[in-house]
Amino acid sequence: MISNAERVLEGLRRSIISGTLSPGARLNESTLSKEYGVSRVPVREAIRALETEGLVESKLYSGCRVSELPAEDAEELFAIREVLERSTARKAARRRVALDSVTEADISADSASVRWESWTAQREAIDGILREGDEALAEDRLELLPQLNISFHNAIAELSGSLSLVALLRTISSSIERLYVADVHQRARSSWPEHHLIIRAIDEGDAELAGTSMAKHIRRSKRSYLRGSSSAGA
Amino acid sequence: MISNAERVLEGLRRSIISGTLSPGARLNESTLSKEYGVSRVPVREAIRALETEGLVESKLYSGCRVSELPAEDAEELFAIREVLERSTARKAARRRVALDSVTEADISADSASVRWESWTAQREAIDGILREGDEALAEDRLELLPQLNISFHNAIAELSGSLSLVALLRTISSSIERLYVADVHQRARSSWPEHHLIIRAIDEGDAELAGTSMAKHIRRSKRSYLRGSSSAGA
DNA sequence: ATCCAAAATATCGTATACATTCTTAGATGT
DNA sequence: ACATCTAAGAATGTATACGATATTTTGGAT
Repeated sequence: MISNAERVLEGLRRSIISGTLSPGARLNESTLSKEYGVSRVPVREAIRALETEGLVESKLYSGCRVSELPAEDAEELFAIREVLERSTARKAARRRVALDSVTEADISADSASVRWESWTAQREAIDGILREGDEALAEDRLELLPQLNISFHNAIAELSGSLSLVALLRTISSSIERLYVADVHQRARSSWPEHHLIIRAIDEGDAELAGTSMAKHIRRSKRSYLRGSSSAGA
Repeated sequence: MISNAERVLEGLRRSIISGTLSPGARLNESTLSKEYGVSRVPVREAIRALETEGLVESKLYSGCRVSELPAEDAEELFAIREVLERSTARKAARRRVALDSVTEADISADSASVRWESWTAQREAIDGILREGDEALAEDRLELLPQLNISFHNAIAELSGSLSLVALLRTISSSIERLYVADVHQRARSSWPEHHLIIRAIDEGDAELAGTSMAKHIRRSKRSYLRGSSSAGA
């Protein structure tokens, strides 16, 4: 169960990332309330979250606008994301090892078993994402991949168990996804299979391999984006 | 002029960073409303923002708790911050150069002059921060420096003109500041003067020097924290 | 015709009131 | 005594109503 505020948040985030809401577009609270069939309160909460993510700017008594595309920041954003996601992958792998030893030691301990439950649930969720992505790829339904891609990387971050890293990834992903939403479809075909390498390294508890696999993955993504935008002139 | 929501947000953020609100502490909306003398709506907005920053966790119909300290993530967070702030410093210096050439070319252009106004205003704000910090240092009022430190780094990010980088810095600063709020006082004495080097490089438009100065600054900060926490056992 | 000023409007910020859900204390039965 | 179930209370989620501010429009003066 999720709240109306979250529903509105996710809807608006997708609209901004996909470009349905262009940079500079104004967000009218009353209009959005009617569109989503909710009152203004959850709309305002969603806008506050978007503001913290850097997707919109708001001025007191003057409403709220979609922020400009961070086109000039592509290099920097990818560099930061590489460091960040190397960390999440490494931590996820390390946590896998740690849970293993704990479980062997004392299964009875309450907190330990709870952690294990949480791990397996999140781990299974990733399998679901990978399966969906594989199917989408096989059936050539590439339009499904961008969202699945975000879900995968976010799931790895959650697997790391670090709320701070999850928050950072959400913020930076929002910005980066806006940049290459256009050519992400074609890129997805070649990049999606790399996800399997990353999750395998995590399963094996190989923190270094998990980290370097993720970093390579991000660097390829960056090169693909920079190549596409330069040829497209954007 | 700032809204009540922002006032509450800043207040709660400071309380969490300073440890007045300990990890696991529950945030009761009604109580906070009375404390800050506002209604529940702005309180809820502030909580949403804190959630996006990763400082609190909230569950539907079950309220909201201060998140755990990201002690294990110190290494990762500093690594990310180093890359991030190297970027903000470099971009700030580059923007300085760009504005210079624009101003020489055509002062009359409206957008250009507006940008210049914005730059000088932000730039002067930094001088104010530096002056306050210098005074606090001279008068040995070290308790003022943590907040000034955050303000300085945030101001540099705003000088870079990139909303995405500002958002990222805010998120990561919140996490990092929580970690070494304790020994930040003694560290501030040695680290504060380094700020002058960074802003000088930006003024001279030397992007590389600005970037490396900032990166060094962050690395020193990291070493100081890691040394302090290991000796203190926290 | 252009520019300035003041009123009207639209939009945001806030407060109050209601609905839904979780939590907890107490009762009850075994 | 312990566990379980139930019901009252508290807290969150949401909707509506009101007040404050910015923006726009309109009228008049230069």
